Amino acid sequence: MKASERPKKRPTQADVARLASVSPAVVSAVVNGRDGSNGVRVGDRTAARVEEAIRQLGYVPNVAARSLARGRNGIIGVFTYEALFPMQAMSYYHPFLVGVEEAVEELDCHLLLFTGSHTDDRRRSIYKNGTNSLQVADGSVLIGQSEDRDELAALVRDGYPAVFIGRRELPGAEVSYAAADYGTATRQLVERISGLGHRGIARLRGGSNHESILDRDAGFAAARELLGDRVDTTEVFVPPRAESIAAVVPGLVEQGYTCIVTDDRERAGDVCAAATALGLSVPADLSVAALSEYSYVDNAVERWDITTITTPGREMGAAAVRLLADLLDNPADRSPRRVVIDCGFHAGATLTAPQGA
Amino acid sequence: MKASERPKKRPTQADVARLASVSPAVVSAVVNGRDGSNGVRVGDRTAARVEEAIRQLGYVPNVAARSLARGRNGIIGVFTYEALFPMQAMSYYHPFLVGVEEAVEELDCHLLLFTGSHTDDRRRSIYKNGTNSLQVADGSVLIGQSEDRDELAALVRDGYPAVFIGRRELPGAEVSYAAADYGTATRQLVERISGLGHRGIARLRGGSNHESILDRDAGFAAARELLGDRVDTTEVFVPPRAESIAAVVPGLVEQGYTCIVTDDRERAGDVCAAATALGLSVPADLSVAALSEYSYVDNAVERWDITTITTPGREMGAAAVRLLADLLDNPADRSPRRVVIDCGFHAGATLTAPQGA
DNA sequence: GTCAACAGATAATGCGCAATATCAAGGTGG
DNA sequence: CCACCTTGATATTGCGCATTATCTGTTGAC
Repeated sequence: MKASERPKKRPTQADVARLASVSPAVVSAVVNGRDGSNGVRVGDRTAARVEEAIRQLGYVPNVAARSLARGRNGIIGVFTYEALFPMQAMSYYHPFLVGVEEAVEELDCHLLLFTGSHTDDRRRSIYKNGTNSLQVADGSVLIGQSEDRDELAALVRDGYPAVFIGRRELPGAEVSYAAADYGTATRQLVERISGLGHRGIARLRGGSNHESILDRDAGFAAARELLGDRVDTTEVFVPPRAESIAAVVPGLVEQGYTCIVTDDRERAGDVCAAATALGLSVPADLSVAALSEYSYVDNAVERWDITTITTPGREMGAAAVRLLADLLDNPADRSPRRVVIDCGFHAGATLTAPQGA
Repeated sequence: MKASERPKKRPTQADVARLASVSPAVVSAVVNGRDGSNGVRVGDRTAARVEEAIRQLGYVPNVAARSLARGRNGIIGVFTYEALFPMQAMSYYHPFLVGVEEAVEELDCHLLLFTGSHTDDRRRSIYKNGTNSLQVADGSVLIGQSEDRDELAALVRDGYPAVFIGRRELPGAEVSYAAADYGTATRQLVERISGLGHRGIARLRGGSNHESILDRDAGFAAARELLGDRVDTTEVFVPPRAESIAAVVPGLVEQGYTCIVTDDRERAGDVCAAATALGLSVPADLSVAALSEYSYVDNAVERWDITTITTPGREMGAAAVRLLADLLDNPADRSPRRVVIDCGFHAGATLTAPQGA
């Protein structure tokens, strides 16, 4: 780079040192709190002189140099496989981001979004050109749905400080995460349904094997165990499409199931629609509840005020950042950090006691 | 840091060089495409050997070191004075962010959100402890409403590469920005209203002196000039509160104004409400249009489908980033970069021809 | 056969900072 | 009055990389 191209080099510690007539080490000490924790001690008078010089020059530490020298730079990353801000994605990511921003702000760190981490075919990827592009940040929070599990496993195995939002189990890697307690929430929901007097509860389950669904499986199983044969519970595997759902609802109703539980709010809406089509009214004739508030097509489902478990998104985001901070502050402890947070509940208007009760 | 704490040092170029029995410079050349653009040339055989060594060691470049050596770090910042992910979803910022993310992704850069830039009293500020905290990024896009103009002026004067979203005029500083052409949009809207047959058009103007409002002033003035005395146009200064607006609407109607134009959608809603209260129907008896789609209380206004100018938010965000990129790539050219983008128009349902026409 | 040109590599420097080792005084106790 | 500690500072090194200058052997031209 020619001198003419270099418009104005940012001032460095050396510049400050020169102006204040001290050694660079003193400047460094002043910048990073001169508590003498490092070998260098600085008197009050000199410190003041240095600070004045800093102010005068507008000196600001160079992050790259700093992180090279001490290995941290005060930047926390957020990685998602999809673009963060578009409308559809925003609705999903938003609650998490609120929590993440909140916690990161508290840590006095900055937040880095890995928009540049895509391979040549425009797909986002952690390993860009074979290099871990997340390295820019001290550590990262990982959010996402459509993910590349191999990449994630490699990331964690490499020892990169990462915390997932949502439970993840990866082969050969001890993952840290902030998850929602869908298991307990599911069990409690089923118990609540049973407590209302329902004696036939059917769960429609999609084909996903995501951890969050497995958690609900476990919760449902726990509820069945608890309720024993006092309540007839069943699980039906149904593709997550309106037609498929409409196809199974009549049979379930006929068999005496008075409450149908679905994986998410959208499917619950499908059930409501199917029930309505049968001339049944919800919740008078059939109760409906969802195990997730998430809905892909946002407003289509709004006319039903579905009873549903809610995800503590903000809390999860904040918790993930705090776990990450712990991970960074105590690198000696290599154990995964995990937090499981209670879900919320939206009472809604699709669950009541069954007609007979 | 004790050896026990250092979990696993990552392999460096030096390690690779040793394993492949070459000099570090060769490794560097191989890693960054050995097109000989730098002085170092590497033969095919050695290159293959080096690549094998890289693979074997799982070498990954250290970003900090790299950006220290090259002087840029591929990070573009976004600074806002308020939290970016506020609880009330889909904030003011959202459309801009969509565009910013899009353009940044195209540049292959990362996006940094300055969450850590707050002073001790928790207010966000560019100059934290008197030093420009934006320096972390190569350059930044600035979005915001409640801003500290002195800070902004200082920032630009310091030569920090920054691009505003929205027009800004700062004392003593040549500001780069990506703005919306509210002036033209306003003129065209008034012409359209006149074209529909309205002969009395009143504009309710709040007290703001923000550039975006001044642009609308200019547009309205241009329209008045154009229309001459064929149309009775007037401007009424009214505090942006529902009561104040309700107080002036009856008089305007009585004076024969058949269309009322407001600064934003929310105020337009207030006008609609006031008109309805008078027993008038919108738009049959009174047309209403807004010069900005923005609305503070989001859903309260939704029952009126207000005719309004729309802000090309996504385009502005993307344009701002591209201007910034130009600023960074051509630091020699110190002139401000500016782009003005056409507004959109939402036809809505509150504007028709006046009854008499 | 001599010199130039070039391919293919190495050596060395610096980016900006933190940390470590080192050093000069002034103060205290014996 | 000398050994010793404390305070307040400096000199130096190295983090991992890109880059520049430098060096060596091999061709090719004349």
